Amino acid sequence: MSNIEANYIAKLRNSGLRPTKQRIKICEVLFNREKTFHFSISELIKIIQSQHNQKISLATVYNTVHAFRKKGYLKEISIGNDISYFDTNTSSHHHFYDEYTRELIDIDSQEVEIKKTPTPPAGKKIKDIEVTFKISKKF
Amino acid sequence: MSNIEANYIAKLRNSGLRPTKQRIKICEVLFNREKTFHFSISELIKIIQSQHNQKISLATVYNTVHAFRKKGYLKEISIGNDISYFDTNTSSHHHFYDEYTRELIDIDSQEVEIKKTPTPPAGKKIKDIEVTFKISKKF
DNA sequence: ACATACTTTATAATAGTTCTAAACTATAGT
DNA sequence: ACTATAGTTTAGAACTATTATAAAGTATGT
Ligand SMILES: [Mn+2]
Ligand SMILES: [Mn+2]
Ligand SMILES: [Zn+2]
Ligand SMILES: [Zn+2]
Repeated sequence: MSNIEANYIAKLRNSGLRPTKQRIKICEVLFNREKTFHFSISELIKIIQSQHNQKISLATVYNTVHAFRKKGYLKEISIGNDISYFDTNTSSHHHFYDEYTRELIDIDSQEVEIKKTPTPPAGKKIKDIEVTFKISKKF
Repeated sequence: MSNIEANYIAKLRNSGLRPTKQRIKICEVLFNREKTFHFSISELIKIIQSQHNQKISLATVYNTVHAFRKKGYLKEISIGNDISYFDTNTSSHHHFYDEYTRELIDIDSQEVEIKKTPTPPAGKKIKDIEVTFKISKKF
């Protein structure tokens, strides 16, 4: 057993999730990365099947992603209105988004400064600010 | 025939869309308003049926909304990842969004100022900036 | 090893949306 | 006004993402 794997097992146990081989594999795919990972369920399944030559059932992938989201290890992203996207960066942050390629890229908080924020409607308060910079190919 | 109706007929014709009674009715529901209207297809159908006591088939409502979007009279909004929302404000603008009530409210451009914008990835340019101010009930 | 609660899985169900094809209708040409 | 035609509406089927079901499998405490 690798060090990385042992680490995921410990983290899963600490979260009250049994470290099954499916969950450990999904941890490796999702969290063993340099950069933030943005993905859809179908993309995740493709990676597991092609790169890791393992088959995890559709229901389990959904169950696991939702379990990780509930535990705060994944954030669901509201981009596009057809399929769900998830983000391994669970902090409040901004994105570049290419509508054509449907690619999301994280932006460092310090790269964006909002000078003026609007007054929220009566009885409501601002909980979070998310900026999407829509990008496209330069010609 | 009312003045308003005649106006929609002219606009539909100018857009190359035949002014059917279904399209005229949908125009009235969508565009005969003081404020920007944010809606889902099912909300739109409910309004047509309850407030106007008219039945327009589901397929026609979808067809019409998409036709209007293609002509630039509606904008599709990427909020939530389950159902599609549309916006009668087709300009680039920012929103308040209450995740709990799923309510969208437009923000005047002058109410938001972005001081610092990030450098886009190589080969890409920023096409649009959209800020979502997530709001919730104040306690 | 055993009991048990948790997990995985194939499959069915659900929900939003799009497709299909037949009936209907607006419109241009006569 | 009549007709031909292309555009439109419609009910229902098909499709796709997601969630529910329930039976088989597995991790874990004793
Ligand atoms: Mn959908
Ligand atoms: Mn969906
Ligand atoms: Zn992100
Ligand atoms: Zn708006």
